Amino acid sequence: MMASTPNQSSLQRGFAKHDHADCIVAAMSAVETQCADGGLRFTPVRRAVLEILLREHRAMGAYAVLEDLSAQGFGSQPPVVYRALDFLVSHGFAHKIERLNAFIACAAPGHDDTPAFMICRVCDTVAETPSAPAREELGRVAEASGFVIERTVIEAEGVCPGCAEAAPE
Amino acid sequence: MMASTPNQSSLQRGFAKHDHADCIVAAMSAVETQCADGGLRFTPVRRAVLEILLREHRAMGAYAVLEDLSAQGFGSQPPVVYRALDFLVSHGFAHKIERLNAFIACAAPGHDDTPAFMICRVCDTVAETPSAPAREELGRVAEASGFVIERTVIEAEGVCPGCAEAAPE
DNA sequence: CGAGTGATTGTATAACATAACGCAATCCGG
DNA sequence: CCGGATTGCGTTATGTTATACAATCACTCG
Repeated sequence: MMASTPNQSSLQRGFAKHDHADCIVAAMSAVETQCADGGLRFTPVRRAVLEILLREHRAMGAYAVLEDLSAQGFGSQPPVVYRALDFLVSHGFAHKIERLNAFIACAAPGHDDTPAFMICRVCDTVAETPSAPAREELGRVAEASGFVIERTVIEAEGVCPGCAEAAPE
Repeated sequence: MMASTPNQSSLQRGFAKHDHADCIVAAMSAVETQCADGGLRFTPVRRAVLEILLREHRAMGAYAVLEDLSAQGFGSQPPVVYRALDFLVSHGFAHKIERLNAFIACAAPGHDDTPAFMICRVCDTVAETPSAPAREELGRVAEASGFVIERTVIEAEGVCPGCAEAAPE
């Protein structure tokens, strides 16, 4: 049967299709604004890397990004891309998917610095979802043992709706 | 002899000290039993790798394990250790800490195949903790979007009780 | 015995990541 | 505008993590 929630398109952070050109423009401008406000230098390399990640809209290895980047005339050595990725990740404009050793543009800059991710093992699509509830649960356990949590990685691996339909186990 | 120990140790899964020799023996024998029951081949290499992980009692890179392993006269090439680690991880006898690209022996074989971890960034100690509650929360969100979760990585990074006390920020 | 299965090993290479250096652009107080 | 401080960029080199591929060994089942 149909799923219950036909939800808002512009905030879509799941696996549904969306207007891609629009989502790129929106994300770029959101990041631009945040950089301006925060006195951060949104340099050409950083901008290019973010654009690459947004355009692909999936987790990319650093070297895949680098390939694109150098094709655009930027430096072609690993440190170039790693520095840009560090900048983007540390300011919440992109995320590192630890499970894949790969990077993805943030789907909603400014909303949640450390979301949870759902990774489709078939098509490698990665969807972002709020992680606050799960983090709270974990925080309770940690607190009891005296552990101070600074950051939590939450990554679910499985099969996305599209792939489950296409190739039912 | 010193063999007699308060049994606080056998259930310890946090940061507290414990009887290490006892915990190694207990874990090895638990794994041995499970392999026998399940028809799994607990070969010398696999046994040696698990022993190394248990002895160190912290997350180790594959190449650190390999060094120990080859010092014991086993093969000294990466695939040797990766195969053994794959076996241990896939059967729940060890875990991969994605955040560190490192491996650690399971603290409670048979109890929870995919626990959550608390990683101390100061001393690199890793504690295992049940993750069921947090996974449930996430499962609810995933279900709503049609994503089928097969495995969830939950890794909290922070400061353990011991280190927080030693160097309070 | 002989075929099949699964483990072990080794070679080679792929993929991911950082150290260290010097130059260039940018920022900022004077 | 000038000059120093800071930050980013490009490059060389290297370190670390992981897998593809193929040959060999050992055990089991028919």
